[in-house]
Amino acid sequence: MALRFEVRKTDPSGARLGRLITPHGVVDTPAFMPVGTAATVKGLTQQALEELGVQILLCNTYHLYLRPGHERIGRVGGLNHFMSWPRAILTDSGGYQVFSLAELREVSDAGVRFRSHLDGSEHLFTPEKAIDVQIALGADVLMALDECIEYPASHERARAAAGRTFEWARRSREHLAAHGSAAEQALFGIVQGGTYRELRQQNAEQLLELDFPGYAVGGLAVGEPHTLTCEMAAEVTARLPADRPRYLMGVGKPEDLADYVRLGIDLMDCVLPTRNARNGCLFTSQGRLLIKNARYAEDPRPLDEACTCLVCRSYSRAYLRHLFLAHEILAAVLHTHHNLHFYLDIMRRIREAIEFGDLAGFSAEFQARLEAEP
RNA sequence: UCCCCGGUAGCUCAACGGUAGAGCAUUCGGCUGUUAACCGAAGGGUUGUAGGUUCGAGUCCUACCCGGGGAG
Repeated sequence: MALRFEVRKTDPSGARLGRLITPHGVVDTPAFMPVGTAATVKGLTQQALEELGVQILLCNTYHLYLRPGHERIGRVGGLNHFMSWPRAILTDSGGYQVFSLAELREVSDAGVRFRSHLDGSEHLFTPEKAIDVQIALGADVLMALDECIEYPASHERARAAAGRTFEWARRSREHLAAHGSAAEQALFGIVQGGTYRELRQQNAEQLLELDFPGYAVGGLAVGEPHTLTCEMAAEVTARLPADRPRYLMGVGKPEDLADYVRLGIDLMDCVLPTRNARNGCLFTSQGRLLIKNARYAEDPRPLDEACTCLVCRSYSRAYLRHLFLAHEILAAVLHTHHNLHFYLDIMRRIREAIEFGDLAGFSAEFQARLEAEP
């Protein structure tokens, strides 16, 4: 088995403390996976990611297929070697691009026909193709191609997308098994169903029959209220086997991470810490800090006085604001470093809280600090 | 001293004689499996000055002021 998952402790809330054991090392869960779409977490070196304690990265099948090409990556030794990242990698299937590249694609039962956002060329992504690409990339965890829909979406549309996603999951699993890569690479199935409880339930139960080594909850955090995200995720996790990792795709805000963990989620990923960093939005224990605000022009304090990261130990808000307004590359580098440190620190403290049986205490303290006066 | 070109938002510049705009800058906001070092909103003008022509002038005419270039 490519992947082993051990639940070390389950909190009364439903939160799980665990270990995901991959061919490229152990991932302590619940874990946050930084997003490195094009085989890079924009602004950071792989060495910096290791130093930050990142144990698993998310990369994107569709983007790497287009550029530099999965076959090329395969020829030069696979994604880990190519990007010099020794730890675990999960590759997203391109399912999210079904949602985000809406004007550039056409979905059918066969698969998704994309027009490349780079050069306009046409490409057919089938579930099988997505697996082939991910086999070439060589990630530890593969995601089945799915259809992620917008919010709000009609029941009929959500039902159709969930059904298609299930059928694609079945084909993905078969294709991977036929290839024989299942020994090294673990495929996760994805539950869809929009914001409809019974669709989520049905889709989850259906997917269980395919017996995946891990399950993902997709199609959430696309604009619906947080409570609805939680409701849907809960609907799914309640039906998933306890001994398999659960991945809530594309979340979330710092203040929401513990909520998802309480629903029994083990893995999460989100572009917020990295993208917002580049756009000058810094996450701190006192809430969001928009570094371009004039009030920081001569502020000698670090971004977050409670933060121990390299950036907060060395640089003032005044300096970071200058770098950002001057469009200096270092602003993106330092901001990304800080935001990822912040996310990883939250996850570390959540794991400790589960271990010591005080997840509720952690959340209360966290919320109180976010609501405090900066 | 004369000739030519120019003077419009903080900056660089648009605007057939018909409601003065853009980019950047400034201020503020947004970003959830990255088409994103991105996107959006707001504030900001006696169009160098003073006259004139016209129903109506940033635009045409006159004088002056300022800047650049040329001639002597």
